[in-house]
Amino acid sequence: MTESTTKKPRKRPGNGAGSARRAELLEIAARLFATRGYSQTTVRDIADEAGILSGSLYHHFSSKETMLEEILRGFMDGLLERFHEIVAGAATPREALDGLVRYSFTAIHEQQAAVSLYQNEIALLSRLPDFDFVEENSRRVEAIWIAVLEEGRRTGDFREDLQPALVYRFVRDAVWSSVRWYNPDGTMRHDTLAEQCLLLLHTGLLAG
Amino acid sequence: MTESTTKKPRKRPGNGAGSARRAELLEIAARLFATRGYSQTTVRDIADEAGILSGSLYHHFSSKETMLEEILRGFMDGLLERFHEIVAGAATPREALDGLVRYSFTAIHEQQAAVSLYQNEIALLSRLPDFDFVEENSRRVEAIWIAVLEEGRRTGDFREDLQPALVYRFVRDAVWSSVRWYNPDGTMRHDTLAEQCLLLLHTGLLAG
Amino acid sequence: MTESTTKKPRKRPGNGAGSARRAELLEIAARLFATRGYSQTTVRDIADEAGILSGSLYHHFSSKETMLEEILRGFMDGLLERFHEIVAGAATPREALDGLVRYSFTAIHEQQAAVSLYQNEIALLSRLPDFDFVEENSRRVEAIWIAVLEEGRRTGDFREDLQPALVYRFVRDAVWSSVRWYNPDGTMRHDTLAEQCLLLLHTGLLAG
Amino acid sequence: MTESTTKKPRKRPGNGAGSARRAELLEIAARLFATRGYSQTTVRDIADEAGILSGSLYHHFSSKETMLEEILRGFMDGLLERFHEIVAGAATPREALDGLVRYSFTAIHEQQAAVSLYQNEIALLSRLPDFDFVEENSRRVEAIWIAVLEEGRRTGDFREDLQPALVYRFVRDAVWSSVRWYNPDGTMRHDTLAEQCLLLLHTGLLAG
DNA sequence: CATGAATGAGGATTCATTCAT
DNA sequence: CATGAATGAATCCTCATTCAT
Repeated sequence: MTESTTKKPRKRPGNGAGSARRAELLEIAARLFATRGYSQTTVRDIADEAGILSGSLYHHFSSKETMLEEILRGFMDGLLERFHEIVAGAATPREALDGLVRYSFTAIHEQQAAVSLYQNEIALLSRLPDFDFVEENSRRVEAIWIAVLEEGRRTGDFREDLQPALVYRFVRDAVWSSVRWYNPDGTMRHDTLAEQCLLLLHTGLLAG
Repeated sequence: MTESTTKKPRKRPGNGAGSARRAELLEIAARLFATRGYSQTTVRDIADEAGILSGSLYHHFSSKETMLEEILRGFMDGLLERFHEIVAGAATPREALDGLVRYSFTAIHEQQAAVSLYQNEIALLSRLPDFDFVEENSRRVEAIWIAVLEEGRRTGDFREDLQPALVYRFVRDAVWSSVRWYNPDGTMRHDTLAEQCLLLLHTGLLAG
Repeated sequence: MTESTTKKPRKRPGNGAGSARRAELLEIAARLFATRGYSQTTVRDIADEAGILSGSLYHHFSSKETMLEEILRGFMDGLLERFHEIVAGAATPREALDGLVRYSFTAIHEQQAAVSLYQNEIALLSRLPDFDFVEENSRRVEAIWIAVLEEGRRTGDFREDLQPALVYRFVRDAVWSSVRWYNPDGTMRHDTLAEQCLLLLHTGLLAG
Repeated sequence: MTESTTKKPRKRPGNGAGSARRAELLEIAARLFATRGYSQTTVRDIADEAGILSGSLYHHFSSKETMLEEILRGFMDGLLERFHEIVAGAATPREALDGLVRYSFTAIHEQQAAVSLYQNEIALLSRLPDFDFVEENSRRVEAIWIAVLEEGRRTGDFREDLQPALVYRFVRDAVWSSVRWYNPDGTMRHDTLAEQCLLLLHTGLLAG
């Protein structure tokens, strides 16, 4: 129903998201998109990995773009929801902020492909129609973080000489960019990462 | 710099790097690469913008990849050199670090296209031969920053419970990612950005 | 009628031609073929309209082409038979011709889809094997009309300076082409059409 | 400038219609479109016939559809203009009508491919955007003919009991449909065809 | 320096058809 | 009877690149 083309609002089978095959294919696609980049990944790459012919993918998805959309939508909706819960369950702005940061690293750990995708393809996404939801979602996430930062400034938890909008951007980029170098199977654990990040964020690099 | 690929042992005319047309074309290419992404930019896009036919580009450059290489090499060589100077001229690790951060924002301001390119196309670049220089250069930059961070830890300027490798990555990503949202013509000036960044980096977000 | 193609020596279930579902499907197919053109109509279009999956169509018909064939054969056999009756029951060539024309408009009214199909897809049909019957049938129809026209010339009913073969073609095309613009549900009735056509055919456009 | 897609209003080279190669290719395309039908003709068919690769066609035309458009536009514009001249130069409605009919057969003779295309692909065309000009042009042609027919009725040259709109359609279809069976290289000449057609149109089939 | 014509290797997508369940 | 997953071939189109002029 979100199809905006005038031609064929014909839905593909198995759109109920219940198809196991569908989920498998999406996972493969997410991994490849994340690794090679969306436009460097061909539908044949995906199909090959799935052991089928490229044309057969179109039994499940109406286009390559649709796959990307579905992956991102799933990730972003979940993220937003979780962020809401975290903030709602936090007693103080500081607790809220820490929760947001910690969960971000968890998301990077657990959904590396989707995070990578989001991190790397924003430029592309902003030019695609049907992807307004990405920007919309980003705006909501930003609103959550900035609300926390401003609340903390009001309560005196956070410093007054730092602009929330800038802090948000610096923190966001520092945190999410780690998806590019973090290795889920390496020795550096994601919670260690979170703690180091929080240490730096809380009291800075300077000693004493 | 000899061509290492097996493909094109072909000479290009007027490659004295002094050609004004060449510089113009590179600038156009850099801007387009940065805006649309390298693989989303066609040689025709570049040629169109330059007012010539796509085939004519090959009078100046032997391939699209060559253009990318030249843009990046120019940027990275300059950056590395500047970083060296900054560290060499700094009295303390803290002064060095601040200088590195400040200059990074200056570079973002002055060479937005090249920075964007570097920021967005690393994934692609790592798979291309002929682009080892990028990784090599990145390694050297990293070495400079980490040396500063470690020195600061030794001198007691910087805290001991933060791992230099991680601090480097967090700071690097926070700083360079700003190229994605920084507007050189906007009201927010790049030196303001640098100061806010340093404020946060030095003593953190928490009040008191 | 045995299948003459080398392709599919395959039996289809419930082909007794009596199946109600079959008739339904054929009607849908005829309508779509007529509206969008045979090659612009996909088996999925037909299946969609019928509320089943495209693969399921193959329970009823061995191919898309088979559907076309069946539709056309039904129409053309009926038409030829009716033309025979009309001529046989006519007292004079003129009466025969008028009957042929009138019935043609009736057929257009009642079997618009099949007539459209025949009218629009002849070019395609002539290249398909298994569709010789169309040309064969066309030849027989032509023979009937031309016999009437020649007989009329002999009896002095029709003018001598008009070549029957040409008159047949002009009349045929004028009559059958009306399927493209005739609207069965509009205010212009098919018998009015027939009378106007006959008026023009009989004594021409010039006054007095 | 007529491109309605939002993507690339980039014009192809040689749009000046002056390219000889372009004209050659259009002629080949017209012939194939007319013979096999537009959608049955592949770009490779055209390229093969031209002795180039299919992709090379896109150096000259931005799409298969564009080729069709150009062919039709050229034909229809010329036709309309000629029709205007004919009517303007005719002393009486009858003379005008005869001129229109005669020229139509000439057009069929000289531009068989374009006429065929127009005759056979109207159904398709009406669904394509960018092809409104076809309907627009058809409306104008119809207006010309009907004006002549009505004028003739007023002057008493033509009968009063025939509706101009219907006469137009019958004549139009009888005339233009002949493109399907007329052979420019055969023994039946196009002017003979015109005379026979006019004979029938003027005073009808009935003797005396 | 630039044009204009062409190459050739893909790339996404469509679609009739098959077949196990 | 119908589903749902898949095939395989074809289709339109893109794009970096070459090269004679």
